[in-house]
Amino acid sequence: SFKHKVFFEVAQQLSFTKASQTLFISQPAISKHIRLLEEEYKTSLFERKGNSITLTEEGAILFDFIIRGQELEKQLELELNTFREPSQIKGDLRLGASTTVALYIVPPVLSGFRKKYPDVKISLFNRNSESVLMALKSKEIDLGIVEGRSKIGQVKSQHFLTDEVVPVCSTRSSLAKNPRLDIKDVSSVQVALRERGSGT
DNA sequence: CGCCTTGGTCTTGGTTGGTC
DNA sequence: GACCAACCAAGACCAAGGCG
Repeated sequence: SFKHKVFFEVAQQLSFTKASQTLFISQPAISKHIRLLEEEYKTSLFERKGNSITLTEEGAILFDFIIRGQELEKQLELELNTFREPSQIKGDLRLGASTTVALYIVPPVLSGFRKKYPDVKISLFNRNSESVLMALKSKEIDLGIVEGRSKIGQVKSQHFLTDEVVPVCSTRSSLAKNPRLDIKDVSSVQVALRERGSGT
């Protein structure tokens, strides 16, 4: 129900006021919905301490059940989609992509995908490989495209395509004279790398 | 007789203004 | 920043009446 939607928003933001702003209703309306829910379940859902609020144990349980409910709803949508033509398929796809992938791989893939599935809403989460994997684990995204092999469990992965990483250096560098370099030759010099967590 | 239409009531989801 | 009181509007529900 809408009351649950309000509760979910407040629990996420941990603020009545912020929830009222994201839901585009007034703050008293938020209070009212939460109070009605608390009366309905005969328990308090938030701990009000002065200026801030926290979830009570009961509130945390409700929050968890709402998330499970949302997952069920999503499964239902998926299940029903198997009966539909691609052009009729509806849903949300939250796609994560690492920096390089988002820049070079995703655009043509997405444009083809949108042609085939016009009613699927796509949101793109764009961070480095490690953050994308974390987002996948915490279910912020449904699918991630990253570089390298994932070392994290609980994630199913599949080879998508092969890319090549090429080191470059100044022509004045001593390395430039050597036609065949070993990884050991590089370890002794200063190298510009991507940040920690980058697949590259 | 079965099928609308109508009018009243209840519920739900809102608001404003003021208080703690 | 949260809550309360008073009030408003839309929609659901339901009983009663009109009509082919």
